[in-house]
Amino acid sequence: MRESKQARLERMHAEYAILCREFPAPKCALHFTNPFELLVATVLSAQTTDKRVNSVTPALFASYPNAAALANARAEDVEDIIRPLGFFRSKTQHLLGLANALDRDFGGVVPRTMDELTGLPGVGRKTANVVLGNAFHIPGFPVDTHVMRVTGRLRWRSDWRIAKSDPVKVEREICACFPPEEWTDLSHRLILHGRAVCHARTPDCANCPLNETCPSAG
DNA sequence: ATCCCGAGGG
DNA sequence: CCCTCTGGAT
Repeated sequence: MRESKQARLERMHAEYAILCREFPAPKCALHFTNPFELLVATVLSAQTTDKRVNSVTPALFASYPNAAALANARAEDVEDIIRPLGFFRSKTQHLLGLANALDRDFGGVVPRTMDELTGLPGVGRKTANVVLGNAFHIPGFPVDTHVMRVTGRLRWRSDWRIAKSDPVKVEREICACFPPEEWTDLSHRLILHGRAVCHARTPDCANCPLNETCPSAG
């Protein structure tokens, strides 16, 4: 029998409450409050860990504290700094293009709208929502691979394969069920949960705090 | 071997 | 709807 809409809503809120207990104080691992720094750090965080990003940002921002400085950087120099992150060539391209566009189109000031942000090189919806939420306190729901997988298992029970799902649909569905001031926080907790427990290949359902209600728990 | 708090491009 | 980009940790 199909779960009613009301029941599902209550379950989702209960699950959120459990995640809040599981991760008592999730703050953005990239702790930057400066929008430029947060944007750059978030772009760098693709396919890496926050720890590694945090290990290169001091040197990066010491040399290039703002968009104008980064726009005029030599690609080689930037590559040398961010090399340990992997994908350093494409990331450097993104960073330089990003800094140029920021400098040229926005006077070096990070814009505050989804359309403007995603128009920047290397910035997609996920990155834009992280920046909007954490730097500007404009509610957004960042959807990455973890969020796709966890919400897929929790809500749709569909095979969580990312390619077949629609991140914007996930974004809309979740946003419809939670108040805006919880979006950023919920996304972050889902990501942490995805990394810690709800793994892609072998989810640790036995030790999952949501295994009582998760329709995919096995 | 496998995975990592994605985005651009074919 | 794929694929690629990349080094480092585990």
